[in-house]
Amino acid sequence: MLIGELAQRAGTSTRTLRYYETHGLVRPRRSANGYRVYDEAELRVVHEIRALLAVGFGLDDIRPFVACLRAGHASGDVCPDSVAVLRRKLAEVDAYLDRLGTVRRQLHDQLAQAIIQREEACLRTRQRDG
Amino acid sequence: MLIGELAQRAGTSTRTLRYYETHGLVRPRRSANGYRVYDEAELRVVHEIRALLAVGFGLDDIRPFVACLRAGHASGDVCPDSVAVLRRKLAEVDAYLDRLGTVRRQLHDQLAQAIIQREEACLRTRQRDG
DNA sequence: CTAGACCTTGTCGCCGGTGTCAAGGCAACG
DNA sequence: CGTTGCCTTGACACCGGCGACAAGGTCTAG
Repeated sequence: MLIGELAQRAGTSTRTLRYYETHGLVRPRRSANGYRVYDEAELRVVHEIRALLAVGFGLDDIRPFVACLRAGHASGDVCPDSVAVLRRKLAEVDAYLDRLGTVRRQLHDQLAQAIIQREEACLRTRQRDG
Repeated sequence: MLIGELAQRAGTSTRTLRYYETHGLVRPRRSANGYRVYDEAELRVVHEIRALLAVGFGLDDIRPFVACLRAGHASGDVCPDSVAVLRRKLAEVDAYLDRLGTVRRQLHDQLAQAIIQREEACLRTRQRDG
């Protein structure tokens, strides 16, 4: 399988696949003419990469999962390094949820306060003019 | 007040103040020698900018708040444009909280599943090896 | 032989808010 | 007059995951 076919089958671009390769996530062989040649297993790998990216992982975080798949495991999640990353990411997400919740509360209060002030100003105007 | 003093008093850098200026958020006069001259009110403006940035607003979102302060209001929040931005941002945050909650659940499940599989594998190994 | 559809490497651009450095003008003090 | 310390504009660097383009090699069909 050449790079174009893999890209199409994985729903991504050749540029992206080459980018993954420079970051050590995908490892094609080379044919005599220098073309990248991928075997079927790489499709699985690319899907794993895309799924994790979609969840908010960075390429560096993803490396262990790919290694786990390459080691022959049915899921990229089961190896110790993958589990460690999952734990860390979960903690990061929790922390971010906290911050975002705080922000939400502040925005909500700020908005409520602004509206109250607008209403008061409106009332004062009516009292004065009417 | 020159740019260095404002930067120090606002707890930021001159570079940052000039950047805000290029984006229309801060408007110093110029002295005869071309130096930027800020009056006291700009300190307030810069604080508003920083507070909103800290909450996750972009510079473009902040413009209405600054305009509101400049229009003489005690708070940058009370003008219609500001309120509109606050509403939009609140909605954005809510949407992001949703997504992040989904991600959290997925990560949690993925992690739990991985750990289960590891335990099963461990048990099988023990059974086999005695 | 040629057109066209693949492939290769290399490089620049984006987004946003800043750090940082360069090269030069101005002010104040000794 | 020189040093110090402020100011000016301008421009590059960063991060991350690509998009987009250039200049060229390769393979196949007509």
